Amino acid sequence: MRTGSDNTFYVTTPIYYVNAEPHIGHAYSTIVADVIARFYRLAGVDAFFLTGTDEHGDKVVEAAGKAGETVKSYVDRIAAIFRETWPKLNITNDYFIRTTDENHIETVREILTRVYEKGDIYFSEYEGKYCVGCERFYTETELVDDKCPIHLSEPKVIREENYFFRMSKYQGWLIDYINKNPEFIRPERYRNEVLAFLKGPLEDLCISRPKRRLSWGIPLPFDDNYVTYVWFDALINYVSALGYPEGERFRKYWPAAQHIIAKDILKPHGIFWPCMLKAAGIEPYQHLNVHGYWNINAGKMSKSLGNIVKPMDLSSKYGLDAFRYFLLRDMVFGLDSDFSEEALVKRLNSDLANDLGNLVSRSTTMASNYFDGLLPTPEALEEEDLSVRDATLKAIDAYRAEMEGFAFHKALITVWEVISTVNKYIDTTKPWTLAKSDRERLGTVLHTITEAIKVVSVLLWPFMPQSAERIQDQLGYSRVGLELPLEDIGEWGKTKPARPVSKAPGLFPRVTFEEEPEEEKSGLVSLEEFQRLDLRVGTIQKAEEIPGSDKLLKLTIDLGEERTIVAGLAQHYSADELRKKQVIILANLKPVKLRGVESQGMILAAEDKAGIYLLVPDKETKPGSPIR
RNA sequence: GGCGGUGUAGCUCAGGCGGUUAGAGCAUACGGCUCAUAUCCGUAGUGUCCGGGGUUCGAGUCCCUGCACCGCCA
Repeated sequence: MRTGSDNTFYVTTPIYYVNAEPHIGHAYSTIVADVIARFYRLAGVDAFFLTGTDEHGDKVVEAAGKAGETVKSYVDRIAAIFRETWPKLNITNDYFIRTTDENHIETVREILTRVYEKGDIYFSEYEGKYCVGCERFYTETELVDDKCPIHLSEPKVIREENYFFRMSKYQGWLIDYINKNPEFIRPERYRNEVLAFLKGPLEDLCISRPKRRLSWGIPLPFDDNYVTYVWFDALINYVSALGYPEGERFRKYWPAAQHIIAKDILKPHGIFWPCMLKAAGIEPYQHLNVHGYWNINAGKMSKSLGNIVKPMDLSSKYGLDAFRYFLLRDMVFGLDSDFSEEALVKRLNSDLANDLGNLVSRSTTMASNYFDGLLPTPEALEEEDLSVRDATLKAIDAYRAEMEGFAFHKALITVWEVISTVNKYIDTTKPWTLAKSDRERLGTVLHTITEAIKVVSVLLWPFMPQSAERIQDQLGYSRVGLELPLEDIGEWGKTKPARPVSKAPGLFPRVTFEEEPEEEKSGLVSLEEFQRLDLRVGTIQKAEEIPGSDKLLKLTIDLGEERTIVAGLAQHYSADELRKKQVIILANLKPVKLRGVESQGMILAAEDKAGIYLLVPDKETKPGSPIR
């Protein structure tokens, strides 16, 4: 078990940016962190679990402006929403950090000073193309036609002076470090991605913004005209929360640090952060654990009612533990998964209600009916009892290994193998028959069953703490949850219940998933559904080929407003043919980026074997006119 | 365009270093039990292991190539 020398463990979630409220992605990262923290605590390790909010930067200033609030009151409000969300998901973080906290600000300035004094931060002027609309610089390759791909306007060439972190200096060290520590970034695919990126030259990192452009940030300790920009502020939360440099917590927990992130912030965590730590003279973290995205498959939700189910709401609809279980069971850590209410209900019914819930129910009922809940300690175990015992104890080790490797779905599979073994055992031993013939044997069998369920409840506690504790309570244990640790279940029958086993209402009632409305199944579309499509006439202003693509054309279209649409027309129409042509546009299609260009709609065309043909208005029509 | 990944039963996925009739769960069908949340247990399947070549006595597993999807980079 990879822990600090003091038998410690430290896990972090990303700090969440406060320009939006919590969603499924935040919930997943945080629940994963909670599960792993609970697991280590259950294993007797001193675990520290950190989460928090990232509150500086121009996006926050902008969001506050839109909300008509001062920046300070805005960040306070959103941070509070995050802080109040986690207890509802039974999250047991030990600390909640905000980048606007005084101690964080001090630590950032402390580290900046160190790195600056070491000579790894320098001042430099650079010239770049700056889009006023985006408030950012663009590199040549990002520009399309020398224009900002979002605003379609020519960026201004401006000169700016800023501070840079000499990250390039640490490239060789980092490559070497990752190669020597193959589990530094895991799963492997993300390690490979980082290494691939590091094959090219690593550029220095711009770490400041002039105050006149951004005032909502931490002032640089060595130049009051500048504030720290993004990563040199945000990443440092992981050590400032521990009281770096002097803090006892830092000394104790940092050697066992593990980060949990989603794949979108791989580069800052896999590259910037280790280099920053190295420059500041801090040991690298132990593991960076990278997970994928939940794809919300709207197609599986009830569209016709227009009420797309929000994943967070499912927690209250089906129960928190079912929600936590589903998230950890259905996602292979590291890969993307599809989220659907239907899949959740399936898991709830088959795994939780049928397998686990029913097992607890039938077992506690029998213990209660045949022995008033007081099971005798068995004299001798027979072959079939021993095999249940051995399989159960063996599962503990497999479970531990999978948990340490962040393979949560596999850890849960091993638990369900035990559940299945016990269900089979009940069917072969037939306690209801033994009840009429052999009370002693009956006692042994029921003891074996409840003992195995106890182990299951302990293994499930990190995932479903409430349900696990209810099971332990039903089995008659006065010590539940953390008081019934992993250590206590390694020896069969070691911990004994303090009270009789009791019957209780079903842990996980079965639920029925409402069928899709009939009209949806019939394939027919309601008028309301059709009217959701924003179809309009547009005039093609410009058609340009997209380098590197033989199918796509970039079209600039007058729809009353100007739109960019990327269409796969190049093999059917030349750019010249398209110019000035009027076409029918689906204007509220979700934008997608194709070949680096954002396409903000779709052009309608008919298709047969010979080719495709644009739909055009019969007569000249004013651009932007709706289709009815 | 470069690099990497993925493609296995209707669905979701397992399948270190190549080795007998390719697996699990869900879903389906049939049978059994009745302690239990109409639950549980058993049986039955179906797969051109993306296509095409090659190495080998033998390849889902290695090599080459094509296709599809995804990611990173440019």
